[in-house]
Amino acid sequence: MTTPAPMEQFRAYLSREGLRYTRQRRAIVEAFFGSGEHLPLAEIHALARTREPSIGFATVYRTMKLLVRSGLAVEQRFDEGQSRYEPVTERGHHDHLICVRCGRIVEFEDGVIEARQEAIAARHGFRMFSHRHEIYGECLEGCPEPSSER
Amino acid sequence: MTTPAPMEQFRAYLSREGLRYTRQRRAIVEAFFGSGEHLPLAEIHALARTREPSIGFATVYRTMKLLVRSGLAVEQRFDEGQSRYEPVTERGHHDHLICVRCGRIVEFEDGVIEARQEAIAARHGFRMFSHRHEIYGECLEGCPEPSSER
DNA sequence: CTCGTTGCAAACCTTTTGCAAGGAG
DNA sequence: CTCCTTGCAAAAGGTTTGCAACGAG
Repeated sequence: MTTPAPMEQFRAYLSREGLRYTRQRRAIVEAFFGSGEHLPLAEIHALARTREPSIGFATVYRTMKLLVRSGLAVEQRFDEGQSRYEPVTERGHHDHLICVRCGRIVEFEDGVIEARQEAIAARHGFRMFSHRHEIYGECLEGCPEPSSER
Repeated sequence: MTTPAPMEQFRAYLSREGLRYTRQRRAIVEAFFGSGEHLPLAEIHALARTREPSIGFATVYRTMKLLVRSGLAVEQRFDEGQSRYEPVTERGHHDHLICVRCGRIVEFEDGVIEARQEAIAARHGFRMFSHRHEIYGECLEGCPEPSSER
């Protein structure tokens, strides 16, 4: 259940930049787009290794940076040590609700909040570039105990 | 221009917990409450050293953790490597607007956003514990070039 | 063939921890 | 006196970088 489109975009980005489409990059990008979202780098590494066992984590870091630069992924830094990466889809921008117990991550989007942010920035003489908005709590219904996702 | 009240609260917290009020803790806490807000730990360390030159950074980390546990400070982790600490005042909760050019940090508070967050959490079956909301942009009027605060 | 890429290990940075010496109560 | 605290240095994470060997085009 791989998603073909982003792969093509990545190949296009690479050749446009004079960069190479290597076995490793293919393995990493396929693993990334073929799996769940909000993946920590370590998990992307593990997934990519099932395709190309010799991949080192430095290569994963480097490739994820390329994906971010190409606009196909965004880096997330929640309240934990590691970075997570999320594919950029046609859905566009959204923020996150995070269960501090089981680690579940739910996306949300709210036009009213977005609009007020702009107003707040303007009122303080700022031009807004981006924002991050995370709501931490616990999911009440069927919150499984702490998962490996955390 | 030191603020006396939080110092007393900290002493009370320490004795309540059977902990000790040492020269180092006094220097750190005075430096912290007597200065600007949103201080990175390295800066608190430098300030405390002007009073007690032998203070090591491990002591600053340990003391700031006590301040957070006692409810007198909150730890902030913006999009940078280090943590910053902010005194908890009677003003209560607020979020931040951050200039990515000069590092200026402005606080804001918006009841509408707060209310919508609660609604969003509830709609997704979450009980909200906390949130973080940062708006990144650039301040238009008199934005000094990159400061050491960054 | 060229020159970008990889894997490894070392370097980095911030934060944490172990421990013997120091000091508050 | 007791036991909490300190300073130092080492350990811990997570991320980045230098470099010789590798390999895509």
